[in-house]
Amino acid sequence: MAEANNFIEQIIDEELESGKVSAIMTRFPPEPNGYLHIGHAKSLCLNFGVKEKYNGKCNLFLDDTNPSKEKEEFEEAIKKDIAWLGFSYDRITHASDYYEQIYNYAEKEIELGNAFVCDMSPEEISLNRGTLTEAGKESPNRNRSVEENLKLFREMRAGKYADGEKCLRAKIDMASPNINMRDPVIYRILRETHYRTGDKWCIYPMYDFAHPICDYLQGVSHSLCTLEFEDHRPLYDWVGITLGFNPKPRQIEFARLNVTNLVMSKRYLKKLVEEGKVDGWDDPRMPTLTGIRNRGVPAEALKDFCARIGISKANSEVQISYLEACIRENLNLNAERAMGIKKPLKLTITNYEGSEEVDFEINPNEEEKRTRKVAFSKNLFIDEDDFSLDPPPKYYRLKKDGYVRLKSAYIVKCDDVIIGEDGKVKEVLCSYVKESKSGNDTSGIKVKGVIQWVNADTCRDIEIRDYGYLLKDEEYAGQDFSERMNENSVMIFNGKVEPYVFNRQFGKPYQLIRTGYYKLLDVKGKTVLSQIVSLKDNFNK
RNA sequence: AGGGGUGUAGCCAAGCGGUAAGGCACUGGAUUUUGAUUCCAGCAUUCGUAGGUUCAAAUCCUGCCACCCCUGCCA
Repeated sequence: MAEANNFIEQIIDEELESGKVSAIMTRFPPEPNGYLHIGHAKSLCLNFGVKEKYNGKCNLFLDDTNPSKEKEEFEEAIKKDIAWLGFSYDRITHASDYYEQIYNYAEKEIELGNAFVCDMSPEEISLNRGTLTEAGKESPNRNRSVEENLKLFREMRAGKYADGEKCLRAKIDMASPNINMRDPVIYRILRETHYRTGDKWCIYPMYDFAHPICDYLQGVSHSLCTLEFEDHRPLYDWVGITLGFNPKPRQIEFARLNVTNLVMSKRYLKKLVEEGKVDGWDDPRMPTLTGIRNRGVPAEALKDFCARIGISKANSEVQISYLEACIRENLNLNAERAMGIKKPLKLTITNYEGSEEVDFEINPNEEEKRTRKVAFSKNLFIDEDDFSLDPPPKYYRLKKDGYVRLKSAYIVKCDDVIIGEDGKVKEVLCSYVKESKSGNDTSGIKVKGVIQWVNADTCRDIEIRDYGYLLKDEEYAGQDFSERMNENSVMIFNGKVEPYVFNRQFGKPYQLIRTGYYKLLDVKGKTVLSQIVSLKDNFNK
């Protein structure tokens, strides 16, 4: 057996060794009330990771016990996102698939004297729950007979009472220091149409009661959830013990994922979508899985990220640079390259006539290197930032009387500069070194700088949007995120749509591999090409 | 305040009584037709803190401190 990847696998290893468990099964349990985000990816990787490691099982379990929040749309989106990540579950299950059985278990609890129908209103229950330091007060209905409880509970199911008029409570301990154990409500009356069961039910089990039952019924051995459920574990166990589950699933908690500056709360994401601040749940700026996919982030990169940050119980916040590093690493290995410039500056090669095609390497990392033909002529554009009239020390790019290589083509020397009326450089006049052609350079000239270029005769304009993330800061609550969008800029590409990936900052290294972060639009006529391009995607087009 | 948790570098995170893995970030240097990549080197005498046990403590014990979660008929 391979070494445990985290403390959960360590626990499982021990249980396996002691014979406490034999078959391993997990479940990924989202509530279908929103789209999955990066945080869910961590849970997905954990649950499916355990399944794969122990040759076990893992279901997709939709926790739909609150019909007022849940929708078919979300369930479908969840399935798509999981498919994108490449995980395959053994079964799709829903809490609603087990409503009848959960109901029967509730009756069993009543018969066992472990549950009672309470007549108090939600407000009264809250008032009598006590505080963190004081015990709560017992409900006057706490000692009803089994027969009466059974009758009342059946009447609840039959629709005899209004919403909130009665509820079923577990009879545990109103003096427990753990507030979750102070006779928690386990069934409530709720007249709400459920997206799967319609109006069949008017009572619904609470998470705390339904979850351990559903886990047990599915054969889940380890129920992995986030830290905030630690206080619920005694209740989870109470249900399993009182109902005699054997083997009883074990709940283990781990820390949820936080990423610096990323808004990860479903509530805010939902608000952004509803208020039209973003184009939808799949807007590339959203930290949702569908959004991040639209950015061009490869699923493998996200999974790699999840594997690298690990699983622990310490509350933590991972720097976004870690996520970016995983994406960059993947893209660097797999993404196609292309040349492009953001701020066009005309460059004319005065001693070059005619045209030819040069070979451009598509991906320097691939074993069998492919190349793409790029038309070369005397009329080119280079980026404004690649030329300097007044170069700082160690400036490797083009300057007056300086040499530079046009990537995949020739070495050129800047002979002259045409200054426009505004005093800015309007055009650069160069001469090329004929023997320096890329691939068989016999010129003997060594240049430090290599710059990109596009052919002015064949290139086309493309508008590009550099998607930032939806950032949060210390006061992100209620903030207008639309101000956070990055500005558009014009990019010129060589011929076809060749998304490029760069983000050049003066004096800083090229950041060539930030591809997939751009949505290309056709400037002319504002036609949306509507492709969110990553170099990898482009490769397939 | 009662209960439940967590504290190892700027950020994640291994470690489980034998003398602090790894990654991100960062800093040097080499290679480079992307100032990228790649490569090589550096980066915690110390594990929240104060004591104790031990030949030996990040690991065991005790006290203290800090942070997170819990008073929905949400999950």
